[in-house]
Amino acid sequence: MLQTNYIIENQAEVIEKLKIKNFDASAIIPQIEEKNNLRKKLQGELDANLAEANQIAKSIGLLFKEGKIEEANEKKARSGELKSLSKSLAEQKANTETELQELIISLPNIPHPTVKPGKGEEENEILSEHGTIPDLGPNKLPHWELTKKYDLIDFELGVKITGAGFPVYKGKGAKLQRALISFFLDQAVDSGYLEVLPPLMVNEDSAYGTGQLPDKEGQMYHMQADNLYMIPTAEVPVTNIYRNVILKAADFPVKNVAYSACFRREAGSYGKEVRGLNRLHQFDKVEIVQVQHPDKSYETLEEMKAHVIGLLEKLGLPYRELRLCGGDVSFTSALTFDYEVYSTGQDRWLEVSSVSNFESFQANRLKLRFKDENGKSQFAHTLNGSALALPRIMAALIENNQTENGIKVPEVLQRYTGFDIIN
RNA sequence: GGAGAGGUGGGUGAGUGGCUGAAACCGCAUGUUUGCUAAACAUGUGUACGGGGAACCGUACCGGGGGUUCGAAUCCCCCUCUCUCCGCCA
Repeated sequence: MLQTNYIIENQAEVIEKLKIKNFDASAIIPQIEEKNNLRKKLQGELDANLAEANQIAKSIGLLFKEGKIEEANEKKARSGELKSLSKSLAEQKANTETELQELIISLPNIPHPTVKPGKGEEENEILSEHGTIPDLGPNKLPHWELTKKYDLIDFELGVKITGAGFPVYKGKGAKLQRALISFFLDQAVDSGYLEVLPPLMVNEDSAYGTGQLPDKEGQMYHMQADNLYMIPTAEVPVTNIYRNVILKAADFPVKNVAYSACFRREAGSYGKEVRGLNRLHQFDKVEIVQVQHPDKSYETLEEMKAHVIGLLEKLGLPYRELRLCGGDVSFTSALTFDYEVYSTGQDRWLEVSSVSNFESFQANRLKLRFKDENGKSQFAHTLNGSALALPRIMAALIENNQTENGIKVPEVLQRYTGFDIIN
């Protein structure tokens, strides 16, 4: 969430910038100022009340000690008044704070100046394209045919065991999956990331901390008996490592990489979007997360982009880089770059990574701070990116590398798979 | 799942109703001394909100929430987490 003082001091600017995200804040922001003023006023009154009550209590103590029982009893009356007054003030203050909080969390993050307006996906800017799309001739197959042909992934079996969107990887398919995970983790560790293996379920506080709650509640699987949520991405548990943490400036940059299974309900998805590996309820992903000093977070964003590009290059996949437009940048992000690989069997681009700078938007919710040079605590910046999401990489790899004799395994993966062809 | 014990500041740990935002020790920071390091000594060392140009002042916070009381870290209730024993178990 945005910082209250910033919103109030820069009202016109905030309204203007949020328009790029197609968000009209013109009605909300004056309300925020109003509620905030009310909050301050109530707190002032409450504090004065409590201060008086504290003083009275102290003097009563002294009077008792001196044996002046009557005087003490007289003072108790005033104390009682103050108490009921404080109670009502405290209630009003709590209500006001809740209302203020609701208003503030309804505002999305302010987009970076380079983010262009746009309605949605179709208006994202394609910044560059790399690699060559292989010409596979007329007999090329989409990955769902290939996985069947070579018995790599059994979608129907997953349906039997769990339901649609929970595939079963088998044999060389399972091995290739594991190879990709290891490859991605090793690459990140080589780039200075600390590997973490986080819990796959999180509590309510964590889901709130990264912004899944309250807005995206329907997107997560919820374990009602224990009030836990299956993670939609490792970002949730990993970023929550830093919830309520005050770092030292010397701790920057904090770099974590995590492999995890991810669970998404994907209510409302249908058709070719969900065919095969394109969209699953459970999938694997390697996620990179950084916490950085506000002055350096955009340098870090570049570093993370370069890391993702490095992976795509090493895998030899044709890819393109997009800067998301205002309509497609997520609620919490200031600037996001997407990476798509070309899935030759389907003749379409598939998103495999999304790299974002959240600036202090997540940190504010998380209360993730650091001590600056002056000993003041301020919010850190958080960033994350997929490096990479497995299923679509798997889809593109097996489609693009299909030959008459089988599917060729990229060289960088062979030391992990132990085989160089699937046939 | 059953029984018991316990959650105090960065750490250890005192504190059973007022003088406790909290002893002491450790750590950390700054300063003095010392040729350097170390040691010793001195001072300082939580977070949030509000007020003030600032020094500073007020309020809240001793796992979380509620209650008793003029007054709660301290008493009562609920929740939660940790530890020990038993049960079950990868």
